Parts: sequence; structure tokens; C-alpha cells
Amino acid sequence: MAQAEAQATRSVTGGIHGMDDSPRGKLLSAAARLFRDKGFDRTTVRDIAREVGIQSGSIFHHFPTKDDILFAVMVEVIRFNTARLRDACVAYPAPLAQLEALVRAELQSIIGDTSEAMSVLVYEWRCLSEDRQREVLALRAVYEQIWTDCLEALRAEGMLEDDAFVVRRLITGMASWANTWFDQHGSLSLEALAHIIVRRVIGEPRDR
Amino acid sequence: MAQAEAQATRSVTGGIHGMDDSPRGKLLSAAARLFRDKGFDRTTVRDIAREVGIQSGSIFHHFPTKDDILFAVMVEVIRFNTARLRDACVAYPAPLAQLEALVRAELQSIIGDTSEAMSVLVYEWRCLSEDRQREVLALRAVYEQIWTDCLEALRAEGMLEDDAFVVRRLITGMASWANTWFDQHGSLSLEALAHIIVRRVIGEPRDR
DNA sequence: AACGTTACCAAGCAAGCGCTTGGTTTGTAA
DNA sequence: TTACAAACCAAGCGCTTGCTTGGTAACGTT
Repeated sequence: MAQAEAQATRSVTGGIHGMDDSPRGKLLSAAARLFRDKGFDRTTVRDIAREVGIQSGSIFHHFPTKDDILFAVMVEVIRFNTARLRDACVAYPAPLAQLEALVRAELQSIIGDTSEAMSVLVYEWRCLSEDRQREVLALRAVYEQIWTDCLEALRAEGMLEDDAFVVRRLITGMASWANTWFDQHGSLSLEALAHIIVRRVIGEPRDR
Repeated sequence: MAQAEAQATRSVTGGIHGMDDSPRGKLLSAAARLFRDKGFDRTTVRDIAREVGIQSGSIFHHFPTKDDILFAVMVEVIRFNTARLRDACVAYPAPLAQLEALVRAELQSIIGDTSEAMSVLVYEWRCLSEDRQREVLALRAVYEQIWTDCLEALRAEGMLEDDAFVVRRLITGMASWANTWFDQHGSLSLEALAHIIVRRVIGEPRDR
């Protein structure tokens, strides 16, 4: 396993840049967990404040509005996981190995160290203003380009029949749904699940 | 295609029992669409009332609370789609054909006639009280049993290697995520997508 | 014609919400 | 010791929310 992967397995909220133990970082971590558990709308600024042990009004010394907290959570997590995806690409240049590395990386994002913030990204999408949806979408485009490049490389080698975009969306579905059922301490490991998913994409191992 | 499938393609909100043009049915249809578009919490009873052309207070002549509207939407859609799944089973008894019929039926639920209510079922799950989550879960167990039976039958015939529960969850992910990208009027048909998904499950056609 | 049920309106209440305000504490560096 | 910014508190404002209340119109049944 590459060092980037091993490192990312370490903590719970992950080493997301900007989610350190500064006041702002603690607010973001608490908010991410509350947003995942109760949803953005059902989480009050009083909830977040109570979680970090300050008064509700004091939050607005760190963030102008509640919406900005949600936005910050999403930007931080997407930046962090884009970097992780890029690391996986560098560590595994060969298309097939790269595919498996990307699947592992995405699973790590969704059910591993950044699972809370990732759930927020998926489920609280509508709570963002349209302007900010566009901003996050732009960041997501960078993330998706890495996937597209990998899948097109596989197609060029004749290892993928179906349309790359459709396949990518099937992978997204399988991976992101895993956050509803995967048990971190269960009998199925993240690596085993990644392997199962990869086999769904490229079929039975032929030329390995 | 079996008659049940062709019939289900007809309307937009579907022929869901209890979503007719009675006052209650019109409220449920409007609520389902609003809940999907804005989320349960961001949808006010005033929004729903405006949609059907009555005063906000009049809603509570038909439903005791706002939560009851959400619950009703979910129960109606899950009952309707369980019936559709069962119809598919009856129409296609052979395991492989049945698998494809089940995938088609589930896609029809998610991106076809009941897509609005299905989105609500997936995305507004947390807005239900725990008691009612249990009730809906019980209905969902019936739905899932149909899937399990089919996949176990495939395993018994040696057409499925991996664990049936894991495979079912991968299918759920691929299918439910389709509601975020599938274009009803695009070049990829529902049947074609179903076929692609089926091939992800049982691999290349060998003994057909 | 009288009745009862269903469907609705107009008005508003109590609670909770995001956020503001003016002032106080805490840490850091000159 | 003084100076200053960052971090926070206590109180509460204005608005929206789900829901209640008391009453009215429409309509089928006897």
C-alpha cells in the first residue's frame, strides 16, 4: 500500500487541512458530524455551539453564516480527497492497478477517515445556494477528471467495453451507497470490497 | 415486456394507490415533489398548501401532522413498488430472466414513474421518527426478501460467486444513484442500463 | 326541508430559528 | 505595564415555523 493510503487510515475525521484543533477546525468537525447525523436543517447553531462548548452567538465570530459552515465542510473534504486520488494515480501508473487504487481511495473517503464530511457532501447538497453548488461542482469536476482519465486508459487497452461515463456512475453508486451498510469492523474488509467492485467493472481477471 | 411493466411506464407520479385525485392524493403528490426538490425540512406546510390551492391550516384536516405526510408518501411508494417487484417475479420465473426483470422494475421505480417519492424515501429517511423508521424498515424487508430469493437462486445455479447480500447492496447503489444522472429522454434507455447492470452482476453471457 | 359529513377559510399563537449587539476575558508581544 | 487582537459571553430581536381555533360553504342522504 502506498504511504498516502496508510496515512489516511489513521484518524477519524482525517487529517483534513482546516479541520485541525483550532477553534475553526473543531467547529467544522463538530458540524460535519452533526450534519451527517441530523441533517443540515435539523442541526441548529446552538447544537454546534454546545458540541464545542461555547455560546451559540460565538459561532459567528468564526463564520459569517451557518451556510458558510456547510460550504467549508464540503470544500475541505473535496480538496482533501482529490489530493488522495491524485496520490493514488502517481503511486499506481498502470491502468488496471490504478483503477483498483482509485476504488480503494474512494472507499476510504466514503467509509473511512472522511466518511462524515462525505455523507454531508452527498446528502446535504441541496442545502447549498446555487452559486456555491456551482463552486463545489467545479471542484468536483477536477476529481472526476482523474476518474475519466483512468477509465479511458482502460478502454484504450480494450479492458472496458461500456461507456466510461456510465461505468463511472455505476462505480459512484456502488461506492457511495456503501456508507449506508459497510461495517468498518465487519468481516468484509475495505480492500476486499474494492476488489469485488473492480471485478464488476473489468470482469473476470484474464490478462493479469 | 410483461403487462405490469408497460402499464407502469404510463404516468408521472404513477398509479400509486392513495395518490389519486382525491384531496389527500393531491396533497401527497404535491408533497412528494416538493420534498424531493427542496427536502422535507425546507418544505413548509404553506408550500404544500399553495401547491394544491388551499390554506395552510386546511392541510391538518387531512393529516394530523406534517410528519404524517412524509410517512404516508413513503408507505405508499414502498407498497406500490413491492407489488411491482412481485409482478416481475411472477412474469419471469427463471432466475436469470428474473434478475433482469427485477433490475428493470427497480430502475422503473427510481427513475421512472415513482421517482419523486423514491427520492424522498432515500434522502429524507432521517426526517422520520425512529418508530416510523422501524415501520418502513419492516415494509422494506419484504421488498428485499424478493431480491434475496432471486440472488440466492442464481447462486444455487452457480451463476453468482460473491455473497448475495453484498451483491444486492451493489445493485442498490448502482440503481439508486441513477436518479442523479439518468436522463429519461437521453440516448441510453432504461432497458439498456438494466442490461449493463445485469452484466456487472453475473458477468459476460456464457450459458445463455 | 333538515341533517350530517367533508372540505375548507381567516386569524393567530407559541416555540424555535439564525443572527446581532455591546461588552468582557484571554493570550501574546512590545 | 501597556496595548491590542482574537475568542467568547449574555441577552435578545425579528422572523418563520407547525399547528390550533372557531366558524362557514358545499353536497349527498333521508
